[in-house]
Amino acid sequence: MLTIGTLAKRTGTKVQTIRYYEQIGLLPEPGRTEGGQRRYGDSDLDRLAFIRHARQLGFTLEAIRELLDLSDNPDRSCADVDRIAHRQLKEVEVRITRLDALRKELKRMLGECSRDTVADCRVLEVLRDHAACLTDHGQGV
Amino acid sequence: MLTIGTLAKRTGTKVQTIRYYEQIGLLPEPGRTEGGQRRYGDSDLDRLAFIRHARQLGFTLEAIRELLDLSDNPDRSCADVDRIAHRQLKEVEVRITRLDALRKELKRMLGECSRDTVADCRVLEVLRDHAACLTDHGQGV
DNA sequence: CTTGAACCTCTACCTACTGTAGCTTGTAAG
DNA sequence: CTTACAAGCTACAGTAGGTAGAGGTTCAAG
Ligand SMILES: [Zn+2]
Ligand SMILES: [Zn+2]
Ligand SMILES: [Zn+2]
Ligand SMILES: [Zn+2]
Repeated sequence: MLTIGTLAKRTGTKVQTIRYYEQIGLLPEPGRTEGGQRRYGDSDLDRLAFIRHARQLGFTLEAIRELLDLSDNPDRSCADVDRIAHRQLKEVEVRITRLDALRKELKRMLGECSRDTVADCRVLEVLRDHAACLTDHGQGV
Repeated sequence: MLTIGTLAKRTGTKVQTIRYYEQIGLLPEPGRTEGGQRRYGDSDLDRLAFIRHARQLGFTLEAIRELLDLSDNPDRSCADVDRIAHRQLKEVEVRITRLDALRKELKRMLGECSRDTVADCRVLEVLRDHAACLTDHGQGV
């Protein structure tokens, strides 16, 4: 039986985060001591490790919830699992594409600045006028 | 004189977002009609366009606040402006590096899956155990 | 003068946590 | 057995950067 602090250390999670996962139903309510403190078993450790690892790979908590549900049906086809992972891959690729456009534009405007006064700063000029941009950075980041 | 709706349309911003920027002090409080409706001038249009463009390039609102302050002192050296832009470039590069590691790992685990049952799904196996990862995806995304 | 789109304020909500205040429990040493 | 204190508990607030809705008012065209 593990205390919440031990579970936190073993999984590299903050104690509050564990309680938060319980609150949103991502971790089951654990047993309690007489005094009301949480006590965890190995299955909780596995589940939390899964969640943290999936988070590190960028999955949202909603996606993780789906993955955990699917993981409970070992006999089913893994098509849904792969679909979720594929969607995640696509999202990552989209973000990379967008960030790469930003990187290019930032590099370019920094390269063009002659490091003189604010009045002549090329960086500010570009920020003032998207027409001075070569990149098409649609919405958000 | 522009209404908030017109200003929103001209800059591709939501009306609520404009009021939000005012609330956090990023846009000055505009004049009002007798009835209390906001009316904007061209300087507001320029300032908001600047903010939105900088946001599209990934600058935080705090960075934008600094840039706007600097922009008000045309005679000063632009070193600070360039430092902010440079910091932004670095952050973008870090994020790209991290996302690229995620992309590789997601691609790899999807490539290794034999698309059979959930019990054998390689994607889930990797998620369960970071040792099965080739990538070192430290903290967060 | 009437209608209705656009405006107003205020509040709550989103993700994925993190931090704080004020109190209680568990455990090890003396 | 008592005491000290780390670690636990709940509840609430806050982060970035907005977005959505309720319920009420104003502006401008017809
Ligand atoms: Zn410059
Ligand atoms: Zn641009
Ligand atoms: Zn699979
Ligand atoms: Zn891993």
